[in-house]
Amino acid sequence: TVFVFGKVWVDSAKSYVSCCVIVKNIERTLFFLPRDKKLAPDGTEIDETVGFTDVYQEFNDDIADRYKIMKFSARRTTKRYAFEVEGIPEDSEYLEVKYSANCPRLPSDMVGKTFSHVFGTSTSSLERLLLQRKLKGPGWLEVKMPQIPNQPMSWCKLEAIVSKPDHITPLTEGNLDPPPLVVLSVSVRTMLNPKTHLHEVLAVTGLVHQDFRVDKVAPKDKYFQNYFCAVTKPHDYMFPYDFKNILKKQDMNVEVCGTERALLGFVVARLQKLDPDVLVGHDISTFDLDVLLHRINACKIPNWSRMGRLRRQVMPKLSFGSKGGFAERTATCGRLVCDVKVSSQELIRCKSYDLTELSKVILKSDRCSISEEDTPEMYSTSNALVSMLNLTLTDSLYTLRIMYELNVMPLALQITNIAGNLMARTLLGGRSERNEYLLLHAFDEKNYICPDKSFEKKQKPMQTAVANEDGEVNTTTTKKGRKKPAYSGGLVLEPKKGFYDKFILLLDFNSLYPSIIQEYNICYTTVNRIPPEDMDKEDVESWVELPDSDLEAGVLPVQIRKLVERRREVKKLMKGLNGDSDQYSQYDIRQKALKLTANSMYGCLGFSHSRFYAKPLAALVTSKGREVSL
DNA sequence: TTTTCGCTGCCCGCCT
RNA sequence: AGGCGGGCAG
Repeated sequence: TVFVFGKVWVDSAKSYVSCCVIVKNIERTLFFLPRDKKLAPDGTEIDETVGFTDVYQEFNDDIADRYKIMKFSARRTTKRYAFEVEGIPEDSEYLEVKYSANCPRLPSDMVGKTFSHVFGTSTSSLERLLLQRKLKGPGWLEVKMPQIPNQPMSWCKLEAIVSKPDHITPLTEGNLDPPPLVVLSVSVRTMLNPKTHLHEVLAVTGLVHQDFRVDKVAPKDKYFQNYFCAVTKPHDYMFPYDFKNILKKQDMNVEVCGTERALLGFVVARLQKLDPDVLVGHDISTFDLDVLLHRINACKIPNWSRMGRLRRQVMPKLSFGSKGGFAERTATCGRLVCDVKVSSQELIRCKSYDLTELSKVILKSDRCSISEEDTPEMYSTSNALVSMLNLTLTDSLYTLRIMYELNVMPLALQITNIAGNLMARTLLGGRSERNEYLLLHAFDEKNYICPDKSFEKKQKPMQTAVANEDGEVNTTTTKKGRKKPAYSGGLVLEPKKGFYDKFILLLDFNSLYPSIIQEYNICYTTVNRIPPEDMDKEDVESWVELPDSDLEAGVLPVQIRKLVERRREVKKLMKGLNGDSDQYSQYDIRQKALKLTANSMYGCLGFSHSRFYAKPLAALVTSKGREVSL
């Protein structure tokens, strides 16, 4: 089951409301590669060729029983393969087996008497849905035969169940505008409890934009329509005696809460009422949300799951200690979390990424910060406390404006539409997953079996070392910081020292690595990555081989060419447009997203944890880079 | 249901 | 030669 979150226009309400479509019956899909010859029970090959009925029978008689798969369907298909598992033919027939995702998954290393490999065991329902229905990022969907659930599973205003994935289809025509979004900018003020060494919540502020357009230029003056501000006090403190009077005098709308629990309850109620599509904050993804969730848990706030859009009773196990675990991320499920710290790190270069520095660089504003240690002191006078709240509100505003200024949301939307992943994940950073989805879509469309996600927990170095002669685990990683290089990279020439008083010519290649991939047709499908058997071990390290020049263009070069061409088209459309118009800024953002995506393609080749990791391809790219630079 | 979250090349420092 | 830490660059 996959939950799809979005918005729909409701005529009676004359507005867009949140909705959730629950997609049921997404089946597991496995591909069994038949052996040439059958295997005897003792593991030796016997001289008996394997037919599809043999594979079917082994699944039916043996595996289905063992893994309690009561119902399944099977058929023959042909699939292609071009990845790192050895001994898989480029083109082959497979037995495709589908069964309910409620039944257990098969081990990924399973082999049988009649088949040598099985693919697709670790594929998630989400991935199957996205690939099968060709969903590429946010967009309008047509939902057929929706049913109303007996009992709602989400907090959305509207909810529907569809009984199979085929009932949802992306609309490619019509060019409908995306819906307006409700954006909530949050800041949290905390203090460290000296006894428990836990952060506790003292104040939360929020600014709300009810009508944020991802397809328009960012708001230039009307940054928000509503706000809230809630404050409580540390246990052993009192509010200043005239605090409420001062608030009234200053006409500040502040919710004064006697306890942290009341404050958190207020915040959860606000979230429920506003039902924001986007939560934006600074360091929200690794700090604010964690603290909020831990305190909501500790204070046993009812309806905690209104932080997100899925109704849930028990809070998942929160990870203690370090930053954002799995449970913390799922808590806001159905809302997009935009962390301007994360986004800034991706989009701009500056000395530090704390809110003060970002405000200065991006907004040209001087931010006044209060450290966590100084926060309790602010309870000594009403004026101090009011100014603390004002500064917290100001932080919310700066955060929101930074998001506007950097076009974080429109850019994330474009990137997501290009790569075909989840927008919530685009916003969280982590570039490799975007590439992963781009390639998954591309290879899936070309009828390739994609590499399975490896789910290994820990490699046991003792065992593998014995079994595997000198099993070269090549990610020689240092504790933090950087790894040892896994392959050689770019060429750096010795500078010629001296004083240059004439002109200096600066040459810059236009995206060197993407160009090389296109030019030399470097792809999983084209490059031979198995070194000749008689080659020395040392030579194998640096061995690379270009594909034949007469091969048809590979998937990777074609994808990059598409990106480059689309970018060229967009840039052409931009000419002669008014630079301030919505249309122009939209094109400019799309143009940037296309460039970013093309340029990050190479990175994932050399990323050892990438699903599409292919060191030989990365090494080939850099080697050609060195060659053309000479 | 758990690990990670793009690549390499140059320079500097310390320790074994 | 290896380990650790830091900076910058593309």
